Amino acid sequence: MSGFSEDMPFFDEPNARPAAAPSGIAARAMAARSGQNSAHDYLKGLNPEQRLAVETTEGPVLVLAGAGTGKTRVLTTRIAHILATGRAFPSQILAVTFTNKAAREMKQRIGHLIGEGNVEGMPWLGTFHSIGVKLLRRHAELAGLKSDFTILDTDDVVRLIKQLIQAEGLDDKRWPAKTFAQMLDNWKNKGLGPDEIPEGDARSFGNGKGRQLYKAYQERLQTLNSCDFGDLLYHPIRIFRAYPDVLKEYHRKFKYILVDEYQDTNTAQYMWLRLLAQRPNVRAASAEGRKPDRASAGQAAPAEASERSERAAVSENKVNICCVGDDDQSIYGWRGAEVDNILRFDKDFPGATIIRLERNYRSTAHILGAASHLIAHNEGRFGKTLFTDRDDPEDDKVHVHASWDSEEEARAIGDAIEAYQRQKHNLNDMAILVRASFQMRAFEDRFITLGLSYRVIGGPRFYERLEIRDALAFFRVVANGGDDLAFERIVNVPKRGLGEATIRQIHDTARAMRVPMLEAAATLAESDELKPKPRAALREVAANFERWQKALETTPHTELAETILEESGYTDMWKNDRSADSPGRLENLKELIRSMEEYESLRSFLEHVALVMEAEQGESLDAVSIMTLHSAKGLEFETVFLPGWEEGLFPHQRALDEGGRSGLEEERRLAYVGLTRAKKNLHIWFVSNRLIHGLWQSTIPSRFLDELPETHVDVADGGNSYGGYGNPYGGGAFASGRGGGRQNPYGASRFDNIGAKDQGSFSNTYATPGWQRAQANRTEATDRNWGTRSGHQVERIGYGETDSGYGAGRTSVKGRTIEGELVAKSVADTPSAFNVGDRVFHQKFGNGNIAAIDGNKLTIDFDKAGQKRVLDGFVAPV
DNA sequence: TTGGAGAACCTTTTT
DNA sequence: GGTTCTCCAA
Repeated sequence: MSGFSEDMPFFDEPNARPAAAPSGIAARAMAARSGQNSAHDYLKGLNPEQRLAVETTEGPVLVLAGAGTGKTRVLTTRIAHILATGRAFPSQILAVTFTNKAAREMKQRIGHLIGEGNVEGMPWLGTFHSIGVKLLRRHAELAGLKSDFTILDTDDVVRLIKQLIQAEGLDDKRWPAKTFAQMLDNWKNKGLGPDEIPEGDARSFGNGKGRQLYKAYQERLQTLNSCDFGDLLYHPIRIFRAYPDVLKEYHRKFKYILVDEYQDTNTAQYMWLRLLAQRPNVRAASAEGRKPDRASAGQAAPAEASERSERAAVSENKVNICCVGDDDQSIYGWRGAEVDNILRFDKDFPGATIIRLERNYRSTAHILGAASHLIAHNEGRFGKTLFTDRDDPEDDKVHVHASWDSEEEARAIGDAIEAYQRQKHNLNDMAILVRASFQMRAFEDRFITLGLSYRVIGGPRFYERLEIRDALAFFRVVANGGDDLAFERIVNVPKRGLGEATIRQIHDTARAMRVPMLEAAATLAESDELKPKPRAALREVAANFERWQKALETTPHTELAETILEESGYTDMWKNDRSADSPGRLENLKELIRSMEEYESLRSFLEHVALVMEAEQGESLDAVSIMTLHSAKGLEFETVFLPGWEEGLFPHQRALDEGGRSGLEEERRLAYVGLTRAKKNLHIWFVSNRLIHGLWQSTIPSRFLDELPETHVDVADGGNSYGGYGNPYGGGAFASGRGGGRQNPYGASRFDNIGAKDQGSFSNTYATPGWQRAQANRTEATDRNWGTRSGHQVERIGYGETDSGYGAGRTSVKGRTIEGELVAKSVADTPSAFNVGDRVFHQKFGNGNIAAIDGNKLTIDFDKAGQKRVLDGFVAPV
C-alpha cells in the first residue's frame, strides 16, 4: 500500500490539462494491454479475481464480494489503478459509499496514495447524501433553494410536521407526526414527489390529507430554505431530469463511477446512479430533454444544440460504473433498500462483467462454515460459496453459550474478555455486537464495575444530546437567519419568560410579514404589541443575533461559538444547574467547540454535523468495542461476541411482524454479517430471561442457533454458575432442528433432564413449586404453539392472537406483542394462586411481599431489591 | 409562564 | 425501566 504514491507522477502536476488523460479508444487500448501493468506494486498480492475486478476498468462491472474477500482493497486499488494508468484525474472519479465510516476509511487510504491535503486532487468521494449536498449546493436555485440551505434532522422534521398537522386542523394524537415523517421518508426513498405518491398512501394519513400535507411540507421547507435527508437525493434526481444540460455536465465530468455496498441502495439512490452512469443513447437523451412536462424545464433548449456533440461523445463515453456489493449482507431493507438493484444489475447495464470474490481472507474455517450454513437458509440469493485455504486444527469452533439473564450474560462476556486479555489479546481486537442498542447498557454497567475500558460506537449520539442540540440551534440561527425551527428551539433558552403565547405571536407576525421568525421578532420587539417583559427579552434576543451574525464575518468561528454560548447565558444556565449531569453537559459543550476547530467555517461544521451526526472517537485507547450489528458491517475483529440470540430480539419481533418472510431473511443476513465479522474467535450467547418493558420475560433461543452446523459449533456445557441450564438443546438437538419441519427446540428431554443432571448450587431453587409450575406451563404452551406450525394453522391461545407464518411462540396481547407473554397467559388462565401480602421468592430478586396483583403481573416489595413488577410465573410462595 | 407530578409511550436497525 | 408528554397548581 505504501509504495503507491511513487507510481503516480501526474500528482506532481495537479493542474495538467484534462486532455492528457486518455479516454475512449486510448483507454481501451491501455486496458487491453493491462497485463503490462504488473509493474505496479499495488497489483501484487491480489488474487486473479481481485485483479480482474481492478483491471476491468471499462464498461459496467459488478463485483459480488462476499464477506472478508477484500472488497475495500479492490475498490481502493481500482481507484489507484485508474489514476496510475492515467485513465482519469482524481476529480473525474465519483466514489459513493453507504456509510460515513466507509467513506472515511476510503478517503484515508486514497489520501495515502495521492498525498494529504491535496483537496483539488481528491475524487468525489462520500456517502450518497454528502455527494447529494455537494450537488445541491451547486444547483440549489433549481430546487427553489439558496445555496446556504440548512439540512434538517429527524427531530426538526417531526416538529415541523406536527405544526403542519395542527395547522390542518387535524388531531396530532390520532395522526402522529412521527408516522408521517416515516411515510415521507419512504416516498422520498422511492423518488416520489407529492403528485406521484400512490393514491392509497395519500389517503391513508390525516383523513386523506396525505398528499396535501406532503405539498405543504415541501413548501414550508422551501420558505425555511431547508431540506431534509430525503431531499438530498430527491432534489438532485429532479434537477437531473428537468435540466438535461446539468446532467450532461456531470456525464462529461465523471469518467468512472464506483459504488460500495450496492446491495443497500434504495430506489432513489438507484435512480440517481442510473442518471449519472447511464449515458443514454442519443435518441433517448434528446427525447428526455424534450419532454415538456418535467417541471419548469425551461433550460432544456440547448439539448438539441448539443445533440451532435453528444452523438460524437457517446461512442467514447462508455458507462464505466463499478458496483461492489454482497446480496447476503443486505440489511437495510427497512430503510427502503432494494436487494433487487444488485440482482438485476446486468439488466440495467447490459454487457456487464460480473466478478465474484469468494476467497475469504478473514475467518477460520469454522466461522466460515457456520456463516455459510446459516445463510444457506435464505432463498433468492446469488449464491456464493466462500472458501478458505485455512485449515488449522488449533482453531476454535464457534461457541454457543447460555446465561440466565442479561446481567449474567454481561458478566459472563466480561469474564471471557478478561480471560482473553490475560492471554495477551488486545481489547481493540474484541467486539460485542448487539441487535438493538438497549442491549448495550448491561455491558456498559458491567464493564464500568470491572474497570474494563470499552467504547460504544454509534451509541447515544453525541450530536443528539440536549445541550449539543441547543448549542447547534444557536449556531444555526446565526448561520442561517431563516432557520425558524432552530430559532424556536432556543428563543426561550435559557428561560426568558417567552412562553407559548409570545412565540405564537412571533409566528403569526412572521407569517403575515412573510419573513423569518427572527426578523419578525426584531420587528415585534420594537412595536408596542407586547407586554414590557417579553418585549425587553425579545429585544435582547434580536440584538444578540444581529451582533453574532455580524461577527460571523470577522471572528474565527470557534471563538464566535464560545462567545455565543457565553453571551446567551447558555453556559451559565448549566453552571447554575445543580443536577448531576450538568458538569457532563458543560464538558460536552467544550468538546463541541473543540471539534469545531477542524472545520473551516461555522457553515461547513454545521453541514458535517447534519450529515454525520457522529463525533469522531479517539482510537488510541485499547478498548472493547460495543456496537449494533448494523454499524458493524464492514468491520472485522479477532474476537466477536454476539449476545442476545433469542426469538423476538434476534430475529427481531418487528422484523417478523412487518416483513414476514423477507423480514426474517433480512434478520438472517444480519446474523450472517455478525458471524462473518470474526476472524478467529466467535462466541454466541442467549439468555433465558430478559427485561423487556420493565418486565422480566422468559425467552426462547433464536431459531438461528438451530441453523448453525453442528460440525463447526461447540455448545458450552454451562461453565457458569447456572450449570445445567447451559445447554439449550439437550442431547442431539442440533439434529432435530434441521431438515424437514422445525421442531420444538425445547425437546422434552431438556426438561426431563432438570434435576437429573447436576444443576449446581441453584438446582434447589429451580425445584421450587413456582418454578416447576412455570416450566410446566411453558413447556405445554410452547409445545402447543410450535405444534401448530407444521400444519400452518394459527391457533388462538387465551385472548391473544398468534402471528401467522414465521412468528412462533409469541402471542400478541391487546395490540402489543410481548415476548414470553405466552407463559403469562397460560398462568393467567388459571386464577392466580397469589394474594396481596403473600411472601414469595424470586430467582433474581430474592424474598419479598406481594404489594399488588394486576392479572398475572405482581408488584412485589422485595427485601433487598425494592419494589418490582414481575410475572407471577417467576415467583414461588415461600 | 414555569415547574412538578403523574400518565403515556416506548424500544430495531441509520443517512 | 426510562423517557417524553400532559395537566395542573403556584
